[in-house]
Amino acid sequence: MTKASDSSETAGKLLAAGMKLFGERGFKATTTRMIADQANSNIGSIAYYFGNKRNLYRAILTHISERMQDKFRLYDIERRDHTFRSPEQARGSLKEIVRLLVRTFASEGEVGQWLLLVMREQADPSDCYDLLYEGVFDRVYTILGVRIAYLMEKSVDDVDVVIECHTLIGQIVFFLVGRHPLLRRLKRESGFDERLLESVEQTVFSHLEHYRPPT
Amino acid sequence: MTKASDSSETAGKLLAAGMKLFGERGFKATTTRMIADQANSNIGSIAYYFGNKRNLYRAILTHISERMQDKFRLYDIERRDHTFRSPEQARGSLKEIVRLLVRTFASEGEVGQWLLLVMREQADPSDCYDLLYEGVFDRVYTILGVRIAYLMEKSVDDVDVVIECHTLIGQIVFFLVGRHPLLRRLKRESGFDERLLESVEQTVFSHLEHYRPPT
DNA sequence: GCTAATTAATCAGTTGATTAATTATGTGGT
DNA sequence: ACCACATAATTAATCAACTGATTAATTAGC
Repeated sequence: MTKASDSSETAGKLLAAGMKLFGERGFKATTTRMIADQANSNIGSIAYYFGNKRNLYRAILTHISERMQDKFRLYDIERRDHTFRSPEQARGSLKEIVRLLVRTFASEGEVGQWLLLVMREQADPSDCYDLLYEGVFDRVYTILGVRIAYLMEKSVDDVDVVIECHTLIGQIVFFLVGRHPLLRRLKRESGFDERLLESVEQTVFSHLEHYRPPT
Repeated sequence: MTKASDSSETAGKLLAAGMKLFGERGFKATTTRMIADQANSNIGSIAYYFGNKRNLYRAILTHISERMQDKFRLYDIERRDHTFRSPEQARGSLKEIVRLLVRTFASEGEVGQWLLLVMREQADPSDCYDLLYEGVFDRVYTILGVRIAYLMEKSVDDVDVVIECHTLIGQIVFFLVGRHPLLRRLKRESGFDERLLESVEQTVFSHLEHYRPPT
């Protein structure tokens, strides 16, 4: 029972292994044996802790959803005052958030791996999609939306505002999804270094300047 | 022998079936049986015409690469004069191209299906990736690049220009990859209607206005 | 000795690939 | 015009390998 430390460690290793492998290869292409091997565990453990492969996947997506909420500080940001004093302030807040998103999406390694999994869910949703939509996507749309809406002097639900949000998210997300052609075009073998990251940031920032009231 | 009409019809049906299924479900999750069924053909026919599943996949990506080049009129556009007379002209040319890209990516049905396949290759490339990179990606980057470079008064190879290209492509691509959260946010069950499509177009257009010489 | 945890062996079902048998098609000789 | 005949195309049956899942046996902790 106090082996709970050990046991949950095995469950945790399975979770981590699945996160990595599902992210790299998708659900179908990842076998339970791979996950067990990666976690230095046994196939049977998956059934023991999670019931079956799908349940493990669900547990992983739940976990990812929570880690994204944490990583993007959704709760923090949502708690803040939504009444902005000036366009400069709203734009500054937007920049801060965008900066965090860009850095996260352009970063390689673990985060990039499971963000790819999230992108897969977005491209063709499984029954776990709502976990991500309600836990992350919708909230990010709203957080960006209230700021963009203020700058454009429109409602958060205005179609144009939603489309601007989507366009902004697309810009950022594509630094993960489309990183291969970008790095190849830039003739970089290694990933994003700090200098490149700053250029990316500045470019995305420059697009924020276009949010203005209708003339 | 003159059954070539019939035979190539079977090969064509396998190609079309694979395009649809691989696009919807990815390589691994699509079985040869599904493809044969979808094509109203037999498993053996895949080996007969293409050797094996991977070769069929390769053939499909080759086909898609060609259809994309055609759909995006890459050859037409590349033949045009690359020396622009005025920012207005360059921006106009850019708008025309962007319009075509937006319409294609936002469209549902067949095109959307195999574009998803292309996105999958971009996210984690297989040995067929070069087919797409050299046949399409790189050329699109260049086509957009020369125009953006002119507007920014920088070189096509300038890092900032490449990043602007990437950002622009990301905006457009995300109307395919991220269409689910967008449509859900907009509370639309059906896909993109003409009104929405025009809003999308206008939003992306507005971002083109930001390409300006450094101050 | 009781329960939690881990393991290796085994299950039935599915996978891509291959085979041999069958059917269709067009060719050339008379 | 007719009939072998070779080739092209299709089919169902079969293969070994692998899949997720389950089992019974084993080990470890209290």
